[in-house]
Amino acid sequence: MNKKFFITTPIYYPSGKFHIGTAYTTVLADSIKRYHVLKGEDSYMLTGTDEHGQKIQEKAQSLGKTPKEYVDEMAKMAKDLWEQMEIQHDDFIQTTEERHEKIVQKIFDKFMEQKDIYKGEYEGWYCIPCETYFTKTQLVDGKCPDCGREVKRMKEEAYFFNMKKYADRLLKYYDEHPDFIKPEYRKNEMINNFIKPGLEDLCVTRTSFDWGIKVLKDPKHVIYVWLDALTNYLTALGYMSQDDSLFKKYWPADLQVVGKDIARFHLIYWPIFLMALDLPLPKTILVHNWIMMKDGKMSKSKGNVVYPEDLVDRYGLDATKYFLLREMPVNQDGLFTPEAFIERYNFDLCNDLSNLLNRTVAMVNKYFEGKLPKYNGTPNAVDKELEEYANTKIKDFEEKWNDYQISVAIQEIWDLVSRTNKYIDETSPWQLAKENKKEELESSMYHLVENIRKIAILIAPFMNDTSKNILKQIGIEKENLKTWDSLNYYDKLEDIKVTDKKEPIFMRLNKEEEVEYIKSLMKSN
RNA sequence: CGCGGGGUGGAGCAGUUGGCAGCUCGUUGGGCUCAUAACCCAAAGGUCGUAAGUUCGAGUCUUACCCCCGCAACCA
Repeated sequence: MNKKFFITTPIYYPSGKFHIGTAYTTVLADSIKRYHVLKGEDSYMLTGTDEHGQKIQEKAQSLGKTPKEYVDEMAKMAKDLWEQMEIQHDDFIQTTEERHEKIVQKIFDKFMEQKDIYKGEYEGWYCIPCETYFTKTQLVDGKCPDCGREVKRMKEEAYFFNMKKYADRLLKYYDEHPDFIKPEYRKNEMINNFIKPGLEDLCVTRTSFDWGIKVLKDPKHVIYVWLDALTNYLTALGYMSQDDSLFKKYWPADLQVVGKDIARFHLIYWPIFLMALDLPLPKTILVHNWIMMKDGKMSKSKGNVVYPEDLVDRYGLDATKYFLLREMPVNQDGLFTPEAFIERYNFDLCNDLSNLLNRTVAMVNKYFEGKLPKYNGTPNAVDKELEEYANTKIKDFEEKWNDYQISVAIQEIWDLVSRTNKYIDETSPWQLAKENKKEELESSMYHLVENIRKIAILIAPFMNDTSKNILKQIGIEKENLKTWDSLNYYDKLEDIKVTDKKEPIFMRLNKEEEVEYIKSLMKSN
């Protein structure tokens, strides 16, 4: 029986085109999933769209569409984008689907019966033209942050979830499960800012708009965002439905990836909902930070928005994914600059990786007519050291990756790339050829190809096409030489014929031109 | 005194339990010719935010202060 791995992304709010940050979250989750697939685990990935709420209703109206028409179009847009980015999600849930709505109503009723939800009054600062409540801290100079007009203190009937009841249990859970929240400082943020001062009950219904799931026994209320959105992780697996086999198989989630903007909802309300349902909590919730631009947050008004498909179209999928995962530290904000993007492309992908492959293939062709010699031990002084280095780096990679320090893990791979480039200079194969040192020359070629094979396997979770391309070029055809387990040995390559065609996997870009290009994209967005 | 994170060579960052300050890019010089003006080596460049303290010894611990950035409850 294989180990299972269930991973989720947030369901995204489709109020507009997805920007690079949304793509980052999804690529991160997808790469982690692919890693577990590669390790032979029974992996399942869920993503989707969060389609209710007032803003969607308004947006649809402004476009002359029904909300459902609008969200279906947006869901299609999302699916197309994920297809273009080769995201291997196993399910895509829309919160307007029946399978979701029906169960949310059931859950709501269950909470009512348990007295976790009670009827009360929601009070806040209301902007009448915007039809929106704001909290005191959201107000700008005591006025509406959206339109700048006066707000009024208003009340409406609403249902609340009794969060206080679970606060102690939540704290205890945090304490006993150190892996529950990553990075750890997010946990402290939650404790200090929300739990310790006293959790407020969460308002879970609204009457001021109706684009939402109706409360069955009180239909003028619609279920408000978070109770609706968060439960997607359960309803998508068939929880409380006639067929809950997926739920039984995959719940609890092994990893839930979320952005820092929705940390609070996933780190406090979500576990409490699960406790109220008497369900196990996810093993880890990974809160990643944001991709920032030089002038701060990405926003249309600043003209600094980057869309993922633009980068994919021009630079390819693998380069885009590589940049996102390599450059964004997960536990800190990352910086996107056109310069950094092009430099990573040129240095890491062209100069280091692609060039290593090229020079190796060229030498195997030149000295052995493309046929890779068999493993003959470690006749060069550095051979053994190189083998040990590779083994260490593979171990380091796994350690960091398993701890979701993705960018650090990727750097471990590039350390190996650099070490392998250096190995060429250390053994100077052209010298060995001149001096007719056949044994050493054979070993040098073998070690190079073997390291490249390992590198190709290591990058497979996030650079699948490149990985395949490299393996093809170095003549690795047998499936058992492409597996994760095959990273464990060093001496098994036999009857290998490398390509005789020169096919660089990445070509150097003209930095000035491409920086200009990306900048022009940002301005036009 | 709200809570938290951070201030390290020109830029961006690592620095686990205190023990000669590292990495990538940039700069300068050199090497090599298998490869994409690539690759490899070396050098220059930091009183590790400020001040005081603990210690044989502190970027790493303590205290105070300065600066930057997150979070601060129903907006996804």
